[in-house]
Amino acid sequence: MSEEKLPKQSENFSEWYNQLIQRAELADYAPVRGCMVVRPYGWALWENIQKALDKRFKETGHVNAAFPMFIPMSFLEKEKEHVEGFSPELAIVTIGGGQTLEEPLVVRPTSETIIGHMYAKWVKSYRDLPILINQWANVVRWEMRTRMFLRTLEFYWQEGHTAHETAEEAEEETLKILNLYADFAINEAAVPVIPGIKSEAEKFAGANKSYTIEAMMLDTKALQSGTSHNLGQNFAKAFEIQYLDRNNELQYAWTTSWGVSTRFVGAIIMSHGDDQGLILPPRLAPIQIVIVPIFKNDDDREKVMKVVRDLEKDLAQFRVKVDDRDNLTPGFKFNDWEMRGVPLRLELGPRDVDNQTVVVAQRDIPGKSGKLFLPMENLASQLETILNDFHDRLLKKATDFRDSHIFEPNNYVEFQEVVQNGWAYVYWCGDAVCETAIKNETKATTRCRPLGQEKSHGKCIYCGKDAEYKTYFAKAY
RNA sequence: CGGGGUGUAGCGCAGUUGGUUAGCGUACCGCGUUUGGGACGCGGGGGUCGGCGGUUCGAGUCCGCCCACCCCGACCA
Repeated sequence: MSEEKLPKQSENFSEWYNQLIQRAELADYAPVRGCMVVRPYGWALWENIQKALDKRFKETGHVNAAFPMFIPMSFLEKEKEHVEGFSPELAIVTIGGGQTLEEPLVVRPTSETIIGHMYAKWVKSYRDLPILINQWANVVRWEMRTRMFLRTLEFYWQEGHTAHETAEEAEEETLKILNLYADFAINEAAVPVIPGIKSEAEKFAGANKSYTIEAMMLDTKALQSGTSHNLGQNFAKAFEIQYLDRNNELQYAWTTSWGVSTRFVGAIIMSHGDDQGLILPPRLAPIQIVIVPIFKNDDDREKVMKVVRDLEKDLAQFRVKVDDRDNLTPGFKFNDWEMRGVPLRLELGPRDVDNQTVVVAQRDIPGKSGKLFLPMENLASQLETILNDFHDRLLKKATDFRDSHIFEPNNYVEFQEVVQNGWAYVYWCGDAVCETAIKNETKATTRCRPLGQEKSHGKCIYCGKDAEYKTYFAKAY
């Protein structure tokens, strides 16, 4: 339960974030540095994220499976860029059952290698393709600096791994998933994301191309919220995923991988929250509607609670919670549920019972102005509309915020200015030298080159050479 | 791994030049009154003062070493 007020978001964003997570009981610090315990409320949110994604995966022909958490060290070493990218952050098991292991086992930082190994066994013919497998799993990356949900040593995610007959199919899959992610983010989480392609420097270790959905947090920093990689034949060659094609010729398969993690919980917190606490998107909120009964004496209590229980049944289509804790005042409960981000709160007291009405407070509109006074009749269908409108408002608000913090500076001096409090959308020549220089001088990194951008002509914001595409630059988590 | 900081009740903190029984707010438990925007009274439980060692008649306080965590930098879903 919470006490007192949170730090103000505008004054100390990161402290606001840290405290909110603990106070809202999303997660707590584990006794191991950099690890978190996801508490029931946080996990319920993650479960709703899982459901929304899993449904989309299944609809597009994917199936779930589970691969081991331990990977032989030698597997990691088979793909050169992959091992270079991940070796600094590996947790490695060298002892098992009291015996020194003959070969150290890596705790998976991601599963391309072990899945590649298995695919090599399973794929013999073009008839075995495509393979479209996803797994829900935990992975470990030994990060130096950690933050709740955004970067922890262990995190939970889904990782899809597919193998295809042709380069075109693999690219199509990569983009299909990217769009699936964007659809999820926008329509479930009300997080407006920009789908795009990563620069060479920012792409996944071992990928030919990495795509990303980038979201702007309320402190204007960017958060990579999901990634989809076209791995080309890199892993197929490393693990010998080969098949006989339609002409009876041996070919390497084309593979992809893609993931969304518990980091997305952080994206939700930092996309919608305010000084009062969380604001959860209705379609993912563990509790969509909380009912707070109000009464002064036992007679009123009986009268009110009867209606509340009936109401709870009528609203079975929603995720409803009745706050019947009788040691707390309504005022306290209002603040408590607001901090936890429940989209709608129904206040129901003796007056409402007499009038056959209910007060509906909308979390995203503070104070009395957000309160609706509705008749009980047909309440469920009214609430459905209200929740949909709520989602639309959240999305619009987040989109407006983002768009008002994207700038198109005309020169590098302006660029340096705008990336201090926003994103810059500028021509970039594509040279890693410029990218690195910009990063060193401003802390801003390339986020993505958005999909669907027409080729045009401009000058690189840094070096002034010809450039064909614009790229987003921002400080990022 | 470099720079800075903090470790005292679940959380937030106070604790004087070393001095008796370690304190406050909040949370928690009990009883009663309360309840339409963070209620109140009375009574209670809860601490190896981060760890180890040293100085001292006496250490939360002084000294040394170690550990943990946080913030800032180089890597990252």
